[in-house]
Amino acid sequence: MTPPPPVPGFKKRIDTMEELALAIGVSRPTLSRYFQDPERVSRTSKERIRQGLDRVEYVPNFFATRMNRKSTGIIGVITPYLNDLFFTKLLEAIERAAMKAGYTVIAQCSHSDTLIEARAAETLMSMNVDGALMAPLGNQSDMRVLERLRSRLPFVLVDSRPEGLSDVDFVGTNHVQSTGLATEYLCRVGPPPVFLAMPRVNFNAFEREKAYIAKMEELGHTPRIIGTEAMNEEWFFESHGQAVLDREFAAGRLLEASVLCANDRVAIGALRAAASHGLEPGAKRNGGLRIMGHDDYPLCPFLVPRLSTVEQDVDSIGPVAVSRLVSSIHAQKNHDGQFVKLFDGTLRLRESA
Amino acid sequence: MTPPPPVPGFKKRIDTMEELALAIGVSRPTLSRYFQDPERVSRTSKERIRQGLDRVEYVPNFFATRMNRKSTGIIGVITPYLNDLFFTKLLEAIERAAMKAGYTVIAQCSHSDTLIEARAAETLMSMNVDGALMAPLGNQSDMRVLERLRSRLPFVLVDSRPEGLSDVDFVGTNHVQSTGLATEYLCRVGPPPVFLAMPRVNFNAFEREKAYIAKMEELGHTPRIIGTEAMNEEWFFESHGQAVLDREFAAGRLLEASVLCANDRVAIGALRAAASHGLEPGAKRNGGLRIMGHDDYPLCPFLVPRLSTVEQDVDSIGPVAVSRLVSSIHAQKNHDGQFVKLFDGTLRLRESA
DNA sequence: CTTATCTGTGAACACGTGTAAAAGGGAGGA
DNA sequence: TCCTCCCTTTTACACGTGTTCACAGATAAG
Repeated sequence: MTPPPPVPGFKKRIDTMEELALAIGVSRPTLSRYFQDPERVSRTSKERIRQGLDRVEYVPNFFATRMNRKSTGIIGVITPYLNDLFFTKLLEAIERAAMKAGYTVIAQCSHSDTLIEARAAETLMSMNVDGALMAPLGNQSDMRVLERLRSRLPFVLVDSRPEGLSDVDFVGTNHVQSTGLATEYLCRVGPPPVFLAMPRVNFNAFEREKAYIAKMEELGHTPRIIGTEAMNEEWFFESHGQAVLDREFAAGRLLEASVLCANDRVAIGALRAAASHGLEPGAKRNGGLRIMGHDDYPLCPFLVPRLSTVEQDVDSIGPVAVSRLVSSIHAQKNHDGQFVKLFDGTLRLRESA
Repeated sequence: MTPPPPVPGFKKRIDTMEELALAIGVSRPTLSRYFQDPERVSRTSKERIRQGLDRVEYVPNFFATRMNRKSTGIIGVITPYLNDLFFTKLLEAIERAAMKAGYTVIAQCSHSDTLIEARAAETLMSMNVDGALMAPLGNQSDMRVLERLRSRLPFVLVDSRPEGLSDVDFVGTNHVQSTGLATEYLCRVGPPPVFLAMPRVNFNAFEREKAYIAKMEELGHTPRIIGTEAMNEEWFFESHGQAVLDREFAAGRLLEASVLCANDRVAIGALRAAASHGLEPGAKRNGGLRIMGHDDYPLCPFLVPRLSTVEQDVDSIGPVAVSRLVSSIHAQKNHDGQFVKLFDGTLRLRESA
């Protein structure tokens, strides 16, 4: 039997490096070196391999390659939630930075479920990732899982930080500063703001509340927080904000107040409630309803009215977290001290306040 | 030297199954069987292993386990973009369905970059995933990459489907129906709608345009499409919608028109433009500006005004795609025919139209 | 009590690649 | 011509777990 004629565009599929070595005419270890760094083989071999790879289809086995390397070149990332543009923005920044640093990213999502978060951590550990980044669920998170990650591999927390955990690297926003900034601004341009809390899904919720209270007292005002009762502890931020303000407005309260929302998604609900009651936040320069958010959600500039907010510096938080993680990886032995970097927020003033 | 006393909560770390076997007192293959399915070992061994695992910390090596199994139990998912709640919703539905089916999901994001998409495909193939789901970038996608995936493993396209590719399974929305539905509705309640196109990043953009034209002609109206000129081919949908309508309104055009937007994000920009010109879409029942979207973006009910739209049945698309993929995986040999499932859209009427 | 049957076990091999150490090969100098 | 040195390639072993198959032990049937 004659072999079938070579079909243009159809390459012979080769499954193992061994076969490939046979087909090309170099030894397998030479191929192995070539795939890790083409410069590690001689000029002639390099050319020969390159031509050979043009004629066949071969994909190295990810598992086999990573199993024996001292370093897998993988960074694991655990995110609490997908349906939130803040986290997707953060994840994107992280992935870009990690790619630039030469790492493969394995992203896992907790889907706001403690067990899934724990399983994700387990998966990352079983993959021998070089390091892990994690934005935790919050008080729902199993602290033993975090502790386990921390003790096993280079580990950096992002966005939100549990209190009980000691000695964990953390990169996030300085909520005292950011929330303080917003509070101060609102005090300057109108009546002292009310704080519309968010479901207490993570520690940022508490931190922002505390920061608001501190700044208010510093300025000699009495803080007032709404939206804490009957909280569902779920991630339905918009409907939460809407429901709370709906109640207030319907009772004729807060019609001319300044409302500082714990985050932009809560604020979107707040804007909605205002519109439903015929109110135009921020429209009147002197007095009148003001609504402000926190995070600078990508949609803020397109809302009606445009939402004033405090921007979290996600484009710094992601890369810096990655950079710390990478240096932690290279340090081999556990890093000396705890690394904590808090980025300031920036006022984004638009129409709503 | 005496061994250190056992610290409560501190478990001895064991790295390989071999050591674990030694520590527990059963053979390694028995452990291997236990981890795959505890029922495959005798009752006595099961109990012994369970107690042993309580005393030590052991995580099986992901790579080693997957390398030798005939099936890796992994489903790969490639998504074009993260900062879009439509895709995150789809991804979440897919992950949930895959988890329920007992698969591990490895999600990769193209970050709207052809090369990254190709690399993601390469990664999935090198991991010997049992199957792959992909929402392609669109006309930017490298068709050879898709073709390669299709010929190598069970493969199902989701959301958007290239034309050139034959015989690929696909699960998505019936845009002829969904866009037709919106067009028809708008024709019924007001003047025949103008179609505000979206940047032509994928094939749905064309499909919806064509569907709009077809329905308009069927109803005896002349179609009119705006927003096609000077398209940046990028994913800045909101600013695109805003810019296009800004121009129109500023020139005094379309002030009382019905505008069907190619998707909700474009519509959000359109709503913003309307507000900037003092227009209230959908407010007047008889005549007046109407704006409608497509997809049912999670924020639609909270926008001002609440955005009327057509819902894509993401909660069916994701699971059905997974289910087809899984049956494809079990079928071993390539499936007989091409599987195409298109879900109808549902009208979500709110305030804007 | 013997024999047939079944069930769970473990020794041995397999998977596809990384890597250290040994072997090879060519150039340059004596 | 021979030797040495340096760079490249190859040989051989390692990685951690899946899987096969012969075997021992238990159980049931006669």
